[in-house]
Amino acid sequence: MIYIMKIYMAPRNRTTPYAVLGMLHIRPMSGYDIRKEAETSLGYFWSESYGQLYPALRDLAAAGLIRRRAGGRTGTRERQVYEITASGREALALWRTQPPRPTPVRSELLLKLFFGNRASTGPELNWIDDVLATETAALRDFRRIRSELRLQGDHPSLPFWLITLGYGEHRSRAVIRWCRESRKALRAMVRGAGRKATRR
Amino acid sequence: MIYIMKIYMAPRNRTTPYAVLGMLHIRPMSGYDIRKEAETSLGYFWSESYGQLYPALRDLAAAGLIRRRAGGRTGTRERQVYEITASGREALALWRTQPPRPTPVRSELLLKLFFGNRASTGPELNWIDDVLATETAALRDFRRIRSELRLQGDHPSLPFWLITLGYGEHRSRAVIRWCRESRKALRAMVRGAGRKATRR
DNA sequence: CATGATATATATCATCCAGATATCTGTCCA
DNA sequence: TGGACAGATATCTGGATGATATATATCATG
Repeated sequence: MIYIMKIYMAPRNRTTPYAVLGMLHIRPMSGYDIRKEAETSLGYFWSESYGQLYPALRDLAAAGLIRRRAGGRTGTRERQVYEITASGREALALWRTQPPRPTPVRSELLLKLFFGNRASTGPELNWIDDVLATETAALRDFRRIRSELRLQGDHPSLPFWLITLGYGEHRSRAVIRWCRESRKALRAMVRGAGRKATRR
Repeated sequence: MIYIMKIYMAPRNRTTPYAVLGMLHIRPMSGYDIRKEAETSLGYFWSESYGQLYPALRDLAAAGLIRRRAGGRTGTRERQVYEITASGREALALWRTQPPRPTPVRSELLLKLFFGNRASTGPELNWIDDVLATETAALRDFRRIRSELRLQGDHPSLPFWLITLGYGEHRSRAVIRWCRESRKALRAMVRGAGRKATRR
């Protein structure tokens, strides 16, 4: 029997280099800057870890997609600033046309809630209060970012920035609604359990 | 100078074994069943890959937290069904009291949108239409699940299942709203570019 | 009834990725 | 003067994904 071996060279995710390329497309940055950016403005939909970042910068520079240059000492120590090259822009543009791959979800909070039991309610309410606080703060940030973007005039990426920002806003509002709803449900459940306990 | 070495034995995430334990707490299952469950009913907030699943089952069985037994041939091939043990239940209960760790977000869709440019709009509308279709289908599923849960009477975990389900519903509705809004924005942008192009 | 597509089922391996850790310098402030 | 802290670069371990391999049984289809 004849069979065909599919060799297709494992098209792994490998998104980190493109994320880096995209960040450097906006403006030249150091590794530290990229991380900062991912923590603050992109944090609600993208995260980068050092363990991926620095190797990616090295590899991209070796491939000629970015260029390393001394960035002067803005503060304390010699900065290594990277800027995107023409071929880097090409690679980014090509990647941008490929459909995005869905990233798996893993919410430990929801998993722990899912395994919850009426008989042994514990710190669930606190967890939900924490989420509520986080998302409320996020919503404040989004409002600030939105007004900053409005003032900034029209960058060619502005419509897309507003779209991603909109995602964050919709998401946060939904989570806040869920928190309030779930708090009610949890409190009702605890009261129910209490009543049963006293009636006994 | 005297300094203290923090050795704290890398409290890595290691959530897979507990996810498995939790699933087996609900009912005895095979590895395949767990994966199926994660793909369908838990899919909107939790995912498991085979690469973690089978080693976790082996390790948990070796540690005595679960027990392996022959599950008869339900269909095609000998099934290896696992059930949770008393010490497994204890481990699960302990883990459940620990606060959940936040899991990093990485949405390739939003990243690609963020790097978008007014000058070169491409397949973004299609991506958003895909999301819209997915979330609409998810919402239908949630409705079905909700009515199934209502019929099922009162399992001690029911209130928690409704809470996680509520999360999925709120989230899907928010994403759907975002899709509609973003489609409008994208179409307006393309029209704007078109007008500029014809005016030239 | 051969053929192939598909579902059930278990398992491994190559990468990819997160987070902990290490190290160093300058600034602020008590 | 000394410590806390922020800016900065980097590495390593171990956890997680997804592709792949291997089998068997079922079911539609010509």
